[in-house]
Amino acid sequence: MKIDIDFAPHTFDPDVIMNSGQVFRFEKKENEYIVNSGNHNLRFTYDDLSSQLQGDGDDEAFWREYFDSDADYAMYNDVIKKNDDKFLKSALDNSLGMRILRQDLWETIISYMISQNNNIPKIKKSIGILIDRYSDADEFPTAEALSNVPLDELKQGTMLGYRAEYISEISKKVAVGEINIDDFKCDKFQESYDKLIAVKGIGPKVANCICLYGLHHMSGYPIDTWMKKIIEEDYSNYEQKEYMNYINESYSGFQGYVQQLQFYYKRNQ
DNA sequence: ACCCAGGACCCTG
DNA sequence: CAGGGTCATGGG
Repeated sequence: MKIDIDFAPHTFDPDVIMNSGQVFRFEKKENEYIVNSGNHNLRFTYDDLSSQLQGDGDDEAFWREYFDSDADYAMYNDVIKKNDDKFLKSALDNSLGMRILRQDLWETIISYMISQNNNIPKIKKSIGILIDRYSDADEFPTAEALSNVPLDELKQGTMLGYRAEYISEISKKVAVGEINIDDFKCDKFQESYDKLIAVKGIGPKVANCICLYGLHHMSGYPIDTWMKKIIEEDYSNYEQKEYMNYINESYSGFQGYVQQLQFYYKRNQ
């Protein structure tokens, strides 16, 4: 079906979002963007002048939500511009149009379990292989499908390494109902975080990513090797704990957006 | 050959 | 609770 979404001016840039490291199934082919999330699909073009997305997809409600189209990112930007943070302001200038996507929860869980101690191109390859092998078309493999794969097969040719065991384990638990991923959908970040981190293979960083990209807890603030580098090099006047206090006090309710701007900017410098 | 990548686990002190 | 070794894998 035909899907049109309007954005406020300068609050949506698919190239920025696609390359921001928050999503692994968002690509560009000949001026057209192709996005998949869970079992949903969309292909679209975007006109910067009219700020309008025009596409063809399966579920308009899902995709409006996916792009967080109701949120007011201009308001977040105003707060950032008023603060005296040179690095963050530069980050904003260089990543205008960033948004935090609301991605399929199961896919987000598995994707970020794969992401640990890994790099983005290889994460994408592993995910692509799982889809090719264990699902139809461009749908993300279900827990049931993954739970039926023998562990040695799951390790073979997927580049998953030791992470295959984590994926196999959570898939089996979800398939038999021992884990219901809807239970991760809590009102507060901390409640979701505590439940996620109890799962084997999900630590602090991955839990933050799942909270942010899969549950849209905007106070999530994932700290990976790049963010550590930023804190060391660009906020050297802070200890890490003081730095986190600064972030939480200054950008309460949209820390995850701030982190995404910083991460994208640092990686593209 | 080392070092790194959107780290987590497990054991020690 | 903090620190360090270990865990697969491909690319630089």
